[in-house]
Amino acid sequence: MFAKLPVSGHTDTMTTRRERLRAATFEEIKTAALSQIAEVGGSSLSLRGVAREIGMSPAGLYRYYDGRDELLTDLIADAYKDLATAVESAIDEGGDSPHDRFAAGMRAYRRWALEQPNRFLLIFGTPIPGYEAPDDGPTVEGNRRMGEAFFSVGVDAWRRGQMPPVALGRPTTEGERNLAADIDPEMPPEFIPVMLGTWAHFHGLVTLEVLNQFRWLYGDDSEVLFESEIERLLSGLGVSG
Amino acid sequence: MFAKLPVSGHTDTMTTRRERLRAATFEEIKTAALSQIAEVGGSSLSLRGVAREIGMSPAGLYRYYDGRDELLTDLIADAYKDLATAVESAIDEGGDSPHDRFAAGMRAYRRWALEQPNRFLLIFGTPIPGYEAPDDGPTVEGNRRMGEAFFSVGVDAWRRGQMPPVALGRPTTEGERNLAADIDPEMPPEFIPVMLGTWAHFHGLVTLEVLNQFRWLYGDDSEVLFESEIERLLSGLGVSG
DNA sequence: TGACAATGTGAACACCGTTTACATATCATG
DNA sequence: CATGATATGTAAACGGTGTTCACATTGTCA
Repeated sequence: MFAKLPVSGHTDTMTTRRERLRAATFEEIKTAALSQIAEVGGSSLSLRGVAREIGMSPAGLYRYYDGRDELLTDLIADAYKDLATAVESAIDEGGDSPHDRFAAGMRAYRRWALEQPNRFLLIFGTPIPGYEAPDDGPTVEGNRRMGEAFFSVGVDAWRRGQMPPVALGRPTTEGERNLAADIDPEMPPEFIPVMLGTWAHFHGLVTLEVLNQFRWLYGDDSEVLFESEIERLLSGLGVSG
Repeated sequence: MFAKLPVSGHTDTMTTRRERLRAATFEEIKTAALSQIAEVGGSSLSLRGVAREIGMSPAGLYRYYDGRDELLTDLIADAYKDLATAVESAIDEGGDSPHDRFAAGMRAYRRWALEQPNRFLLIFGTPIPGYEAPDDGPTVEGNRRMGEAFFSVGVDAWRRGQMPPVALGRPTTEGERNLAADIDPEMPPEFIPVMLGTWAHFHGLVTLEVLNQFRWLYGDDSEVLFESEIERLLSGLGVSG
């Protein structure tokens, strides 16, 4: 790269002018759509509204997206990736102990959800009618990344002997065993459902908080519930703080 | 009342002909709306579609509901009540031990959600844009009923000495103490957040299952995860089976 | 320079929720 | 029983939406 260029100057970055403009327009569309979603929620996202906001005719948007559903799909994928990175980096910088790293990840999950509730509901709320998650799509990809991040903390805790074995009370399924073997051949497969259950636990807390289902009891201060639940949930895992 | 009537015979039940027709039309509207919701989800419920289905002009619906939002509000209220009764009666008939009654309630919650996912998402999915839950409305009423049902099982377990005290790791809030005192003056207030957390736990499981977030690992058989989580969650409460 | 593809527009279509003016059926009352 | 009031339903219209189509314009590249 950094090729020599004629005096007229152009196309040094191997991207043609049109491609740059197109990329910029994509960004403009997405940011406009995101701001609209933050206000009115994903289900009321209006294509014509986006077109209006960026000063383009409604039909013009169809040069970029095949319709409203495809735009939403793109935004959903972005949201998944964004949440995953938020959780990943929070875990990375969460400290040394598994306890602290778990807690950091959960707090990042909650913070992300509360800071952009409509985007969170884009992922974990009612699915958009037209949207069907492809099995290899970026939504499962985001899920995989988040799962991996949490699982890795669990594995670490287990290696340190800080995560005692669990009595599952039933035989593990084949899927659980395969996944566990994928992560670490010696990892007890019982940890898989336990970690999934842990995710479900704080996900439920976050979901209900986003939907204001705790306000009647905690008002604007539902953080205390979340914090004490983190401790209870981690101590249930045997991961002491 | 029970006024004498001419031979022509009518209006014995104190309901006039118009009132009966009106009530019937209300039912017809609701069932049509429900069937439409089951197919396409609450967010795509169409007033004109309902009108078409029952053979009425769109404007005619406005003699029964002030608009789409009010119809949806009514259906949401019904769903809340319905879920609450399902959970209540499941707990009632769940057996003697707190363990079995808890489990029965949770299973009913899950079954109800999986059997009518769109209706469940009407309650716990992305809120309908125009809808704002009134603080004294039937949604909080439904929540209250469900909460009461579960709390009562917890209280019973505690009275039997089957629910050991919990170390919350923080002082209880005023709201928690008030609610606990309301339920039973001698009940330890720490049970409140623990029960709420328990609700969040299996609610998260159900939500993720409704959104198919477990299919990648469990396929169509995610019940095993739910069942083992019930046990883990109850044993975390100290309620043994 | 000219052909070609990419990009954007305006008008139209079908659908939606909602309001308005009007017709009809039911009711309560003289 | 007749009459006026009220409840119920309709047709037409308005502004909004997503989407398509024919057409103009612009950038790219041989």
